[in-house]
Amino acid sequence: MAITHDEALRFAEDVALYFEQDAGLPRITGRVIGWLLICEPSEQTAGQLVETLGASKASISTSTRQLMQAGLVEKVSVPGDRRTYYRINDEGWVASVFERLAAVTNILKVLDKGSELLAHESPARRARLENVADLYRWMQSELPPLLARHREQRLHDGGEK
Amino acid sequence: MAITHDEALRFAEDVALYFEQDAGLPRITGRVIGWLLICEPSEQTAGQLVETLGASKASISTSTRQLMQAGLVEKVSVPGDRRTYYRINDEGWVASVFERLAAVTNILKVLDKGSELLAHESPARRARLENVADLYRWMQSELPPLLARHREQRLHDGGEK
DNA sequence: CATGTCGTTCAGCGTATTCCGAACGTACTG
DNA sequence: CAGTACGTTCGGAATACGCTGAACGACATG
Repeated sequence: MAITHDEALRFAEDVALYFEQDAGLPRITGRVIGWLLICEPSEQTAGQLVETLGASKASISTSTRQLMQAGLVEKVSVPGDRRTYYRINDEGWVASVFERLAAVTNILKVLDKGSELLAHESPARRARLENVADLYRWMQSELPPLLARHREQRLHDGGEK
Repeated sequence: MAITHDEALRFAEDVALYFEQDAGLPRITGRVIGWLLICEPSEQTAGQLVETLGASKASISTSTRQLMQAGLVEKVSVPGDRRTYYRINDEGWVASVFERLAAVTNILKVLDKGSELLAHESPARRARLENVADLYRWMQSELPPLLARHREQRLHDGGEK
C-alpha cells in the first residue's frame, strides 16, 4: 500500500518532464524538484540525490544552487553534521510562481520605449503597439492584487485548520 | 521627428531579446514579432521580412508558421496578389498571454498523480506535496475569472472610446 | 601530517537547436 | 511550354546547452 521507490522515482521523472517542457529547466533540475516533493525524509543530502537520481555531483551541485536561488529549495544544516540537506521551500514556491507570472510583463520596458518612438505618429499608426502594451499594463496592475488575495486567503485557511 | 528605419529595427531587436530570454523563442521569431509591431504598413510579405530582417526565406517561413499557430500573427490575402501578408493579431495575443499564464497549472496533472500515490500515507508525509498542489489548484480557479474580467473591461472601454 | 568526506568549479564531450542554402512544388505569365 | 515569382521542406554547418569526470579547496579525524 505504501509508495514504492520506483513509483517515487517515476513521479520525479514526470515532474522533470513538466519543468523541462513548460519552464525550460534542465532535466536534472526537474528531477531534484520532483524527488524532494515526495521523498522520505523531506531533507536530502547532495550525496543522496546523486545516488537516487543517478546524476553526477557536479550536476546536483549546480541544480541545487539554482533551485535555492529561485527560492524553491532551501538549505538545512544539522548540528554535528558537515553535510547540508536540501528540502522544498513552501514559502519560496508561492513567490516563485507569482514571479513567473509577473515575468510576462517584463516586455513592458521594451514596449514603452517603442511607444515613445511612435509618440509623434498618428493614432492609427500607434494603435497596434498600444493595444498590445495595454494588455500587459493591465496584467501588471492585476497580478499584485491576485497575490494579495492569495496571501489573505491562506492566512484565514491556515487559522481554520 | 518620425521614427527612423534604424530605430524600428533596434526596437525589433529588443523585442527579440525579450522573447528569447523570457519565452525561449528563437531570435528570428522574436524579430518578426517586434518588426510587425512597429512596421508601416502593418501588413508585410515574407519577402519584405526577409529583406528588412536579413534572414533567410526558410527562417521566415518557419517562424511565421509558428507565430500563426501561436495566434500572435495572422495571414492576410489581397485580391489579385499572389503573395501572403502577415500582421499582428490582437485577439490572438490576449489568448496567447492567458494561455501562457494557464500553462503554469499544467503541472497539476502530475501532482495529482503523486497525490494518489501518497493517498495512504500519513498526513504529515502528504503535507509537503499537498501544499504545493493547493497553490496550483488555487491558480487554476483564479485565472479564468481574471480572463473574464479582462474581456468585460475591454468591452466597456471599447464602447466608450 | 596524512587521510577521508563533502562540496564547488572548470574543461571537454555529446547532443540538441538554430539558421541557412539548395532543391522542390505550385501557380501565374508571355 | 519555358520562364518567373512565391513559398515550403530538407540536409548540413555552426552554435549553444547539458552533463560529466577530474581537479581542487575546505574541513574534520586518525
